[in-house]
Amino acid sequence: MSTIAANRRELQKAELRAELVAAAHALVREEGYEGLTIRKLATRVGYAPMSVYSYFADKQEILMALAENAFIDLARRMRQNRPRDPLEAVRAALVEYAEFGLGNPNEYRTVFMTEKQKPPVEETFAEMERGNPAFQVIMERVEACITAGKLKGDARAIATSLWTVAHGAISLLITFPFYPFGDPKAYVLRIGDLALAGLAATEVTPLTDEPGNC
Amino acid sequence: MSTIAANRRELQKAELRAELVAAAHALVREEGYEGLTIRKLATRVGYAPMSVYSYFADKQEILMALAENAFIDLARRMRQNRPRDPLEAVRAALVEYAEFGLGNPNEYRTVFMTEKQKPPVEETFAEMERGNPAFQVIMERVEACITAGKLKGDARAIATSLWTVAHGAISLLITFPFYPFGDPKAYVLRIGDLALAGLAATEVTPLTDEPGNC
DNA sequence: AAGGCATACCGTACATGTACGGATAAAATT
DNA sequence: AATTTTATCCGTACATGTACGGTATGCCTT
Repeated sequence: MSTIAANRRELQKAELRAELVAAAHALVREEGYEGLTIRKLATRVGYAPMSVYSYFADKQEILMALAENAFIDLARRMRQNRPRDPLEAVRAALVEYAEFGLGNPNEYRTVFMTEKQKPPVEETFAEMERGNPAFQVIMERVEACITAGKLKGDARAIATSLWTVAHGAISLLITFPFYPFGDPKAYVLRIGDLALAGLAATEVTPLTDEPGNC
Repeated sequence: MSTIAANRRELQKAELRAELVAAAHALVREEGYEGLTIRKLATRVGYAPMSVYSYFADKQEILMALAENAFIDLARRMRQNRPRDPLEAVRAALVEYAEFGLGNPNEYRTVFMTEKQKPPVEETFAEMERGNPAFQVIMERVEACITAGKLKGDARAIATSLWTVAHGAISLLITFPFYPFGDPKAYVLRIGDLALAGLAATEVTPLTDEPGNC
């Protein structure tokens, strides 16, 4: 098999896939998240419904592609707002993260609140970080805090902890919009500060590499 | 309308509803969570598929009924394991909560990780607490900590914070089973202790009653 | 250039949740 | 007792995700 032809093939395929994602994005903007159906999407790009499955394994993969784009935007926005003080930089990242999750509940839900059925270990690991470049930003700022002596311990463990508690707040705010958490953004920040207070008190040990066996 | 007859009516209806829930439970046990379909359920109790909708607004309501039963069990188990030390009692509750969530991901997901479309404010509030009697247990134990002087501030706010961070850990463990969080139970406890460290450091102010406006 | 082959696309079909309207029986009202 | 209202149950139908197998078009090997 000619490698050049194969590459051209794959490029073409990637282009068509991108076109599908763009069409899906347009559909969502025009008709809302539940307005995105395989049939409508196929019609829009002039395909038969089943042809969509040449580019995506299932609908979830389409939603994931949309969400990844949104998260890339988030990471960009996060980097644009970086206070001088290292701790404030972390807090600002959390607030930005919260604003995003609360403002894009559908995307947030598809990335963080829906079942992943992929067994490949590495893939899910990488997929999480690729689908969540915001995590990188948080970790960078945690590292800055460590260098500045404001936090002590393993950067990844600290960032994961912050991500975990922020996610807890955001996902509950999304799931129970009428529960009296108070102002949503303020609640996320309150939980983040709580974690930061706890983190400042101790040297955080690394997480073991052993994956979960639940 | 005769009240007596109406009550008898409602009782009968509740019985049939309970029968449907039991059948649903059996179906799940026999064929797994995705084996529960309206048609199979209807067939099992000798109804036509659409008749199920006389007892449940939609499938989600059936899943919710199943999950509520599971959560009642959880609350019972939590109360059976109560260490003397108030802080240890809180930690034990969190561990039990974690074990439950990781062991019953489907039920956990339907209660805490799926969209609620009910607009009635009070209902969603109450529904959360009814569907989550475990929260009551956590709050009782937090109150004990406050009386014992181990924690300071508003009990509900503290309990909500603990619930939030534990939920963050559990839901991420469910969603990313291959991410290296380490031992799942240990991770939940680590996050819980983190929050407890932060909570011990400050007097926690109550949450405002204003519901979220995201 | 000829033949084999992978790939992209499609038609059909099925399981599922559920909307809609109807029919029948029970209860309430007169 | 007759009539009206209500509740229960159902048949049909539709939109949706997707499994399965087929077809044809371009590429690679020889």
